[in-house]
Amino acid sequence: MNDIVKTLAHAEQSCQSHGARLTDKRKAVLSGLLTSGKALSAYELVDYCRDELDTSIPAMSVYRILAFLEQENLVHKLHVTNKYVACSHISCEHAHEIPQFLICESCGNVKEIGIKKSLIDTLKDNVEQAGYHLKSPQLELHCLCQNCV
Amino acid sequence: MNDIVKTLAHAEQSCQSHGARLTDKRKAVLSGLLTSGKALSAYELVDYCRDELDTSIPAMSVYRILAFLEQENLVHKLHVTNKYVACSHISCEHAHEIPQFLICESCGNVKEIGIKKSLIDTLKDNVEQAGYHLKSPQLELHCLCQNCV
DNA sequence: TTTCTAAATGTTATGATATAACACACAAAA
DNA sequence: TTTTGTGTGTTATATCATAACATTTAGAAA
Repeated sequence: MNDIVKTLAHAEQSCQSHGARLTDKRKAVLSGLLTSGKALSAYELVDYCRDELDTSIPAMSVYRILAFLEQENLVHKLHVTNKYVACSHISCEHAHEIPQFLICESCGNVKEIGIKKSLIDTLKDNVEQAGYHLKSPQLELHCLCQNCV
Repeated sequence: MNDIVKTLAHAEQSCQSHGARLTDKRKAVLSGLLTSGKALSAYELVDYCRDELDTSIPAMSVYRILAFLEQENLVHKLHVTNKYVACSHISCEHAHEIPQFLICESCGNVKEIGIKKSLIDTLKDNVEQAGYHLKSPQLELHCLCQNCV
C-alpha cells in the first residue's frame, strides 16, 4: 500500500467522519494533485485525469470538486498562481495548522510549511492596529527553492 | 491643488528622475486607481477612464500601462483578487517598505500597511529553515475591515 | 527643420481561468 | 419504490490576460 493510496484512505475517512462523500471523481482529482506533487490548474487536472487515469471529467466538474476538496481542507488554492495543491497534512493526526506556502518563482514547486503561532499572533496584532481583522492568515510567499537559488 | 494632483506630480517626478515617461494615458490609469481608493481590475479601469475621464484606453493598453506602473512601484497587483491598487506611498520621501496588504473579504477595500522589519526577518528565517529563499515578502492578508466586522 | 528611431499605443485574435444556469443520474432515506 | 438531495454533465458566457503585428508619436540625430 503506497503513500498515495494511504493518503486517499485517510482523506476518505476524514470525509466520512462528518458525512461527506469522497466519490471516485473527487478521488481522481485529489490523487492527481497528490501524485503530481506540485500545484496544478483546474484544466491541467482535466488533462491529468484523462491521460493518466482514463477518467473524463469536464472542467466545470473539476472546479466543483476542487471547491469541495478545499472545504474539506484536503486541497488549498494558491491565489498567486491560480493553481491548486493537495494539503500536505492529510495523513497527520494533529489539528491542521494554518497553511503557509513557499512558491518557487522559477520552477513552480510548492512547499507547505507550518509557521510559529507567535509569528502569526504578531502579524494579527499588526493587522488589528490598522483597524482590520485577520480572517485567514494563509500566506503565499514568493521564493526560490534550493535547486533554483 | 488637491491630494491626487499632488500625488500625480510626485509620480511624474519619480519617473522623470530616471528617464521614464508618465504619459497622459498612464496618468489616467494611475489617477483612476488613486481616486477610486480601492483595488480595480484592468477592465474596471477601462470603464473608469471612459466614463470619468473621457479617455478611451483599450484593455490591452491598460495591462501594459499597469505593468509599467508596477515596475515604477506606483502600483501593486493583488494576486488574491487579480486587481490593482495605487501604492500608498507615492508621495513619501523615505524608501518604500515592503508592501503588505489587508484586503477586506466583504467590501473589497484594501489598506496598505507597513510591517515591522523584525517580523519579516523572522518570517525569512522560517523560510530559510525550510530550504527556500524568500524573494519578495509581499503579503496579501484576507481580512475584514472595521465597517464589515 | 527634416529624417530617423525607439517607445508608446492601437487593433485583432486568442488563450486561460472561472462561474452561471439548467438537465440528468444516482445513492440513501422515507 | 418513490422521493429527495447530492453529485455530475452540458452549454454558454464572464472575466482575466497575453501574443502578434500595425500605427502613432516624441525626442534624438542629421
